[in-house]
Amino acid sequence: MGKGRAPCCDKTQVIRGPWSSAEDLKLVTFIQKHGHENWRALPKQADWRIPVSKWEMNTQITERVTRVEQLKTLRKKRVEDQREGLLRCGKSCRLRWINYLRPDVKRGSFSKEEEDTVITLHQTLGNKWSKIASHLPGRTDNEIKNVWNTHLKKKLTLKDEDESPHGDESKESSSISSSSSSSCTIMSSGKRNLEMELDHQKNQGSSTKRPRITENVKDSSPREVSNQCRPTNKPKELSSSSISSNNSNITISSQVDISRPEDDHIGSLLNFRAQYDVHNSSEEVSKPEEITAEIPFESDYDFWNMLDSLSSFQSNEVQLENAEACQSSNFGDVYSTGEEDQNKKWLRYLENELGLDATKDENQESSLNNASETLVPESFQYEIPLKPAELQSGTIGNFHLWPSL
DNA sequence: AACCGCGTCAACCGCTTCCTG
DNA sequence: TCAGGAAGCGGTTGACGCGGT
Repeated sequence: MGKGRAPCCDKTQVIRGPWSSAEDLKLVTFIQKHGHENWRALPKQADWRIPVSKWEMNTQITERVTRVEQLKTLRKKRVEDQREGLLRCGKSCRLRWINYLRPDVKRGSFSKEEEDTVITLHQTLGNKWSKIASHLPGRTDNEIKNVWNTHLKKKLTLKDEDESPHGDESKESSSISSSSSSSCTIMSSGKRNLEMELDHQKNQGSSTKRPRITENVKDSSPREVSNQCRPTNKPKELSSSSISSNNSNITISSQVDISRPEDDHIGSLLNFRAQYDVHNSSEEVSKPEEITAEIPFESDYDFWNMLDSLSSFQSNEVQLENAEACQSSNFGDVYSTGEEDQNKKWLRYLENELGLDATKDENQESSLNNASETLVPESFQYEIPLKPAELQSGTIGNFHLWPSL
């Protein structure tokens, strides 16, 4: 051998372990906008897309400077950020996205129906978790694998012991893959047919690609998946968000755990995304549509010109209200009023964690003798929700939203 | 209160499969 | 056709939380 495969990344140069909210945000924001055509290249590209924050602005305001100088500094910092990127292995990004951040990932416990499906499919397919997952919308192979190893395996073992109290029989069914109530021989005879049937079902779609987890979903016929999750052992506040998946035309109700900030901030992001998906249900995940205004890196005369004509923009208050209303309207479809409050709480949490805390900045601002008020166009301090038409063109008026990559 | 054992699950590792030039 | 690279997949690990002692 000697010539082993090159490592996918320099492990000393990447962060490992649990993902932070900020990293999640970077990843989701990037994938929402640009998809994930190249996982390896993604981390390096993912950093600069975080919306310009009030905090970021204010930390640079140590004295009253001209707004141009300020923005020049900011732009310089952005370029530095771009170099830094998301310090994660591409593989890790992919995994995080597929198993956790994807909009159609269903959170929460498996329903009885889902468990039965897993058991049935496992009898047929064995440990082909991705294949099993392709028949359970919203469930990932990793999740199914975990559930199998932690719950279903034991469940079936106990069931076997109950149904076959005699030693000989229990020995026969000791193999989990053949341990369900139906016999192994029946399964082996019917296995190929069922497998072929399952493959056939998958191949009904137009895609000719091999059945990978994302494509499987894509290939599936449109269907509604209801929230059938049983209450979890540890009661969590769950909210269901009806998301038309970008991966498919499937309307999937994904569950987002409000009590967990990581879940919730993603939920809010994805709700943002879902807003436009309603109108663009055929969009691929690799071409997401929701877009936020950003500060361009390059010398963009349109941008600088626009700075001078900011008066045509809405006031920052109105802007913020609109942004919140935009989110609220998304949440409003699925959240109760109380849950909206929680979302706001979460947004505060997220802002705080990411250093975007507006409240904190308000104080800072006053302490800075209102310097930023005149210096920083607050229209840039929040993501600016755009109309689909603007998204299509990538411009607002003469302002080009996207710097060329 | 401290410790321990166990369950859960996100993330990692390394192999396999597929794609592309 | 083949080799190299990238994505996908399945097994495994380890951190964390919880309940029992």
